[in-house]
Amino acid sequence: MSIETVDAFQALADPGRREILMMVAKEKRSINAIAENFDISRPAVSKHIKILQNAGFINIEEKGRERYCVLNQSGFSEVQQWISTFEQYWTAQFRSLESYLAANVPVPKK
Amino acid sequence: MSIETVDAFQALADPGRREILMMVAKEKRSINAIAENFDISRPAVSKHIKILQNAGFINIEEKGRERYCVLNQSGFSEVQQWISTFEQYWTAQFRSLESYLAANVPVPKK
DNA sequence: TAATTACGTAACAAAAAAGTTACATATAAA
DNA sequence: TTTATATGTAACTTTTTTGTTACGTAATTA
Repeated sequence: MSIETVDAFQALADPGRREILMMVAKEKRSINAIAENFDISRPAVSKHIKILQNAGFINIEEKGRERYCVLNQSGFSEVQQWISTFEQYWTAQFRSLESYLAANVPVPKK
Repeated sequence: MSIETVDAFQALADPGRREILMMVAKEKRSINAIAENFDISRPAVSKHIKILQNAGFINIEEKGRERYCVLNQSGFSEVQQWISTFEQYWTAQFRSLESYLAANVPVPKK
C-alpha cells in the first residue's frame, strides 16, 4: 500500500480492491459503508480507496463529512486498451501456425 | 514471486512481466533471449515466466534444451472478461446522472 | 457547545514479492 | 566423452505491500 500507486495493473492486483470495485459498481458507497463489508480495518480500506482513486478506477464525491466512491471509467479503459493491443497477435499467431502446418505436415495425396 | 501465482491480475502487476509479454507477442523467445533484455538475472526472469505461464498468459514450447515462450490467449481473455463486466455500469451511471439532473437542476422556463 | 461520527495519516509490524548466488540437470556440440 | 549451453530450483536477503493501532480534524447531532 506504501505510497501512492498510480499503476492501474498494480491497483487491480489486490483481490480486496477488486471486490471494492464490484461493490462500488452496484451503487456509490461511503468509505465506512465499504469497510463494513471487509474484515480489514477502516484505515486499511481507506488506503485501498486511495490507490484505486489514484489509478483512475474511482472518483470521490464529498458530501459533508462523508466521501462517496463512484466508479471512474478511465482506469478500466486503460487496462482494456492495453489488453486490446495484444488482440492483433492472436491472428498473427494463427497465421504462423497455418504456414507451419502447410510447410511441415504432409497432406495425403488423393 | 514466492510460490505459484495463478491470479491473472497479480501476474500483470509487475511492469517487467508486462514487458515480457510485449516481447513475446512480437515473436516467440527462449528464456535466455528474454533475460538478455533485462537487468535482472536469468533465474529471476525464469520465475517471472513461470508466473505468467501459471496465470495463463504464455505457453512453453520445448525444443531440445531450449524453452520458447509463446503468447497464450486465455489469461488475456480472463482479464478482458472481468473488465467487460463493468461496462454495463457506465450506462447505468449515466442514466442515474440523467435522472439526478432531471430532478435537481432547474430547467429555465421559456 | 459538547459529543459523536466519518474520515485521513503517521508509525510501526507482519507478510508477500522480487531479486541474488550457488548449485543441479539435461541436451547439444567439440 | 568431455565441454559448453539452457535451463530449473533451493536458500537467502532486500524491498514492497498490507495491515494495525493511535491520534488528529472537520462536520453532525444532541
